[in-house]
Amino acid sequence: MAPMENITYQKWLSQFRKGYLELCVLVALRQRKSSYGFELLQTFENAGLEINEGTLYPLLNRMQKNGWLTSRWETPVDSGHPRRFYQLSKEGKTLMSAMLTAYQDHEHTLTQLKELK
Amino acid sequence: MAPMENITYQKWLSQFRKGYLELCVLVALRQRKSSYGFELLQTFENAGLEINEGTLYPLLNRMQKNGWLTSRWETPVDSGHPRRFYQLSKEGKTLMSAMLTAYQDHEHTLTQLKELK
DNA sequence: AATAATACTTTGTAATGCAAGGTATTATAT
DNA sequence: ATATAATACCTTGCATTACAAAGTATTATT
Repeated sequence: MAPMENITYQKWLSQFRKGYLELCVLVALRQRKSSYGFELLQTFENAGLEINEGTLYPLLNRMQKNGWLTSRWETPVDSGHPRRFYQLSKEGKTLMSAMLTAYQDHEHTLTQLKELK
Repeated sequence: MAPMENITYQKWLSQFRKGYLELCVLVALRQRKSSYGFELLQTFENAGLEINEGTLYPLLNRMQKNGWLTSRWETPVDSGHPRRFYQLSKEGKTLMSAMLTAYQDHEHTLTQLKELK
């Protein structure tokens, strides 16, 4: 059985991404200062994370609605399709720190479990 | 703002546990060979992971239904409340390996994102 | 003129963590 | 002897999110 082709594994993977994707967006925006959906999709893909458009765009909207991000429309200098650029808000930065801590806690828990006797 | 008290953070944390809890159960059962719900709750708590009863018991049922676990009822030797003991199935072991790989992939992706320029 | 690429949006479905409440048995304290 | 706590498991309903699929609009390429 090749796990990657297993439906049950794919479903689990979808669930496993919940919450994780928000953290990825926050970290990417911390590094980039500012970015937009399409660029983030490519950034994630380069980092080994392929996610669906229909996942990212609603995610960005939710995160803004929650006050973690701010956004503004911007048209490329020469011409080109307008882009919605997102930035971290103060709350977004605070939350990102908490999330990174939670991430480390999870790592720590898993390590503990692996060492169970 | 203390993140732990923030509702928006708590909600995120619930989402973040999705998928992760399955991996924890699989790893704990790999180490323990055999265990039951109530004991797993304590094991997780000792490992720094507090989860709700109403989360774990349905989770164990689902995992068995999916064929990842097998179970049998057992009553303590002296007397005591009967317990449903769970064990990893062959499929469960295979899937656990795939999940651990996915976990590492996520770690790797996050590291990449943290190093973005 | 047609196609591809860029860029974002919307809708419906499946899945899961959690709170809250419930059942039953055994052990402990009064 | 009685009440309480601890052990052990189960069920229901809710809120949330990843995804597939389909859609809109603009710009670039063939």
